Amino acid sequence: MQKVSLKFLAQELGLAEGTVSRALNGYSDISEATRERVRALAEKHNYKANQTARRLATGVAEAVAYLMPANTNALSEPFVSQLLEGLGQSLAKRNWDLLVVQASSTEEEAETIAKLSTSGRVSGVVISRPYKQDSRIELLQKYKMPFIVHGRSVNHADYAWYDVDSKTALIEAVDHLVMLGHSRIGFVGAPTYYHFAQMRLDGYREGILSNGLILDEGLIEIAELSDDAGERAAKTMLRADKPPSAIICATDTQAIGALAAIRSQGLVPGKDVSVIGYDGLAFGKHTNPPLTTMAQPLAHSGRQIGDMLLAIIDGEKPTEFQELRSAKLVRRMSDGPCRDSIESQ
Amino acid sequence: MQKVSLKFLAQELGLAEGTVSRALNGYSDISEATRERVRALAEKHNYKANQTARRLATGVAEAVAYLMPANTNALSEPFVSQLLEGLGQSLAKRNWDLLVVQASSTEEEAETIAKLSTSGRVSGVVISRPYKQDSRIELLQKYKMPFIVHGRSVNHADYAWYDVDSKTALIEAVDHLVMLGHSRIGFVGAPTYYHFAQMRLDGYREGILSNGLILDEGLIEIAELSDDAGERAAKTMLRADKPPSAIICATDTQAIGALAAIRSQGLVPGKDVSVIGYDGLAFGKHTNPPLTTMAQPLAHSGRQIGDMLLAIIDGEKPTEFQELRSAKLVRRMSDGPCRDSIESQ
DNA sequence: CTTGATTCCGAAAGCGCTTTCGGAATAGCG
DNA sequence: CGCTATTCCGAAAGCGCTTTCGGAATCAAG
Repeated sequence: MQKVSLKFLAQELGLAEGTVSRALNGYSDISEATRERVRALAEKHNYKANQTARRLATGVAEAVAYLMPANTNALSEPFVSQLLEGLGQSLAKRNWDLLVVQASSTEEEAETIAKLSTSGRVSGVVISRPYKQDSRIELLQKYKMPFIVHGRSVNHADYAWYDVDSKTALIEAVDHLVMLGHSRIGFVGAPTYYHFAQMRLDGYREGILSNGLILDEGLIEIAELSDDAGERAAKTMLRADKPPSAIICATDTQAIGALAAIRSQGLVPGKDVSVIGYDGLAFGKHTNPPLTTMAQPLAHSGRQIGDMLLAIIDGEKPTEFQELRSAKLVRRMSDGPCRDSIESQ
Repeated sequence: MQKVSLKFLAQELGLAEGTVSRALNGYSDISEATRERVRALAEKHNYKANQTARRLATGVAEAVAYLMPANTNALSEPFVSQLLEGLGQSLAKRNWDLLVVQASSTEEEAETIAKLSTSGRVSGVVISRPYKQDSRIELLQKYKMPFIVHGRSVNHADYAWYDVDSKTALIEAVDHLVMLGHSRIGFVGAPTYYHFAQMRLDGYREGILSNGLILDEGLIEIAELSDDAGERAAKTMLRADKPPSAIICATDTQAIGALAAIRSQGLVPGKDVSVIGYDGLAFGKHTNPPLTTMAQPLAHSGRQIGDMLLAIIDGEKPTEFQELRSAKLVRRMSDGPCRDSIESQ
């Protein structure tokens, strides 16, 4: 399988293995002449250093792992591929490997992290969607494994993260709806063990309050991260005595469900009831109606995160890499002026 | 970083390194007593063998790579994550790694494959969306690297693949539309350097012919794999002298675009013009209207492919692993009886 | 020419693990 | 009780690469 080795090249050239290695790796104690000779032969035989041996010798894994979120669902997965793509691009610059690992439960995740850390196969890790208290983060810290969190946990002072300011984004969403005349604004949230879910809920509440609206806890429903769950949540909200005229959802996936819920009540989303999602997923353009959403800057986040991780592995302080981006309102067709306020005039 | 090594355990136990290694790896020439002693200490210190060293010593990479499709687009990416998830599950059984690698051009892809093969960091590869003539396949064969193709190329006799019978699926789609009374059925295809695209086009033609319809090449548009491209293609088709009453698209992504095109003409998809997509993507449930589609059995394909690859790496003949699945028509709301045929009665 | 500084390369020691081989200790057998 | 067959473990040789160290050869300077 592995035919052309350093030894082979060395014999062929009448040089020592170490010399060939140094020539190829740009050491300065090799004459330009022999360096060229070595390069030529290596090129000719299409020599590529055996990564495994190189890693063992240098002690650096030259690989990082992405921990796939456990209960991922088909609709929100574009974000995984996007992230992977960016990460890969970043790592490719050094010719490092990108591993994807998954774990279906919290215990498995702990086990996985332990294995990754002690088996020395990666030099860094990135995790997504942290919980408010995230044991993965603690583990990673304990093992002194460089890592980046895509998101944040409650105590995010002493590690590196890349996050979007969900709280502010939700305030903006509320503001926008208020500007459109809405005063009864519902919120379909996500399970609050996710930190992002808590942030979005907080933002919702703050937005309501800062606009002088009354905070009706009956207008808040917590649902799982699926379209069906979003639909159920929106439905119960809509069936209440005083239903909302607008609903903000913690994720686009849930928002799509909400759209369906509204239609199933014989109402028109965007007309009778406004909906604003969160994520900016591409297929939001094609829902019925197209979904207005708080869009995250997904585009280059993967690359960004990769670069951050590399820097930390190189020894820079993790706390220097805490990047907070902001979401932008992307208006499509699911938001509109409040019907009730028009009628009541 | 890597604190507890085999050497450490050996010293601690008063045994030789080799003995400890054999004890841990289940060699039969170790007494049950010492095996237990070793296991206990390893457990206590949370020992995990250094993967890199193990790989170097055994000569097996214990990893496989997934080659990400180059020009992937945001909408169709759920399929990447799905595949990755299944692959990961399959590999996890052996504690192998899953690498994802990408290349943006054909040359880069060749380079990547060469590097993967000669640097010995993976024992197998899976590639997606092959072209009719796919140089990646030839390269992989040349390097004797075990691989699975997710899809097929034209000459698919002598390697392992996992594919869905697109041709038959398209015939079924045509049959279905004919049954609904349609006789002018358009086809938005994909670039035919993709083998799947050619198959779907062939299936379309065969379906048209076998139903005794006239094959109007003006009803065929080839478009890129994006929603926008699908929309443009559908639009030009709709603006023709005798527009189709139904459109089949080679991918769901394009079909979504077609839906938009139809609406933009003031027509109602599913009523005025039927649309059938291909893929069975989850978000098809939420388009306007929900998309009828030929659904691929994506669910466990990743795991299936992983198992196949593992078997081949174990030495089984690649040609024994050629699996052809079939797609199923999933009716949602974008197909319906032909309006024209009703009017003309 | 001698001497000290450079330039360039060979030799060798690992990296942490696996695996083969041989031999000491024990067991089984007549 | 002697002899062969087992059982169990230590020793050592790698896997293919990197990297340090020292020394031969070349150079410049006195």
